[in-house]
Amino acid sequence: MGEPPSIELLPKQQHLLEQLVQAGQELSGQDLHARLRGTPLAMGLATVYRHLRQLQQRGLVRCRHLPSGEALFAPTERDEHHLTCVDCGSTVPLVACPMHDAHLSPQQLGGFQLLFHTLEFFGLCAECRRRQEQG
Amino acid sequence: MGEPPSIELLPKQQHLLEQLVQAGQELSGQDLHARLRGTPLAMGLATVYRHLRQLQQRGLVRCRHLPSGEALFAPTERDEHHLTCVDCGSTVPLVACPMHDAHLSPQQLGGFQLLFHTLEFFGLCAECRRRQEQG
DNA sequence: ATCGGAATGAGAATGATACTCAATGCTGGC
DNA sequence: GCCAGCATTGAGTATCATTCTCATTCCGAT
Repeated sequence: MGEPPSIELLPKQQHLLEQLVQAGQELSGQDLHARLRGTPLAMGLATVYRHLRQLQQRGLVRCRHLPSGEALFAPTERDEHHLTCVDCGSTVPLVACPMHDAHLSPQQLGGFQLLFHTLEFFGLCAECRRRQEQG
Repeated sequence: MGEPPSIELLPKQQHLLEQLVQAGQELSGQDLHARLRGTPLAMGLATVYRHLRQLQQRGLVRCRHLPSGEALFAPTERDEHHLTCVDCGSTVPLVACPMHDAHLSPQQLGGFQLLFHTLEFFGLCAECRRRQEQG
């Protein structure tokens, strides 16, 4: 159902993707750059971002933005989403994606080829709620 | 079911919220600032961002980030989400939110008080797909 | 070897957002 | 009325992630 895109991946792109998979958590561009420094496959910041964008355009990587503006990347194969506190910014992962079986109608898609989605919930965490009530 | 928060809104916060509602579309902080310039309720950029953040923390406004990094704001009362092309960045609104009746279990919430969510789909728009195949 | 295009990186540019701090506005107490 | 104290505001500046520039390096094909 589509040619394996890995054939077309550059070694550094492949490596970035592996890092994200192995990390088991979301990483920012800066994280990846720092994590690779000193290794044989180290690469400049510009290259990290370039490849992350390309991986995104192939649907292999998704990214979400924290309220701080920082972008976090994760492989799309990990269908994990988050709960983020609008006050302290802490985020906790959801164990299951509530969207996993919801689909868009062809009419809604209008010719779009779907690659991935991001679903984020925002609210107040227990701690910030307590602080607001008592503070 | 919760005290009306509008009582606590500052006039400028109220006005920003009204602008977002009346605009009928998402606006960036810069958009809002420009749109208000010259009017009796004009305000500085810093104030715009300050109030947008506070409106977000009250769950009255949601924001999403374009691939460009620009943040767009919309009132949460408008439960509208988008399809975004990872190539050209164009976005089209979805007529209905596929999440509108999906709920998170209390266990998943873990004390979070849910304020709003963002759900974004990413893929390739028809035009970019055509261009890639033929280009 | 040599050519040409793709890939790369160092550093600068960009641009949205956050911060600083002095000025202003407002409210309650007297 | 008037003042003290505090919240609100804005102009300018700082920050910082990301993108751009462009000269260099790498690599495959001839």
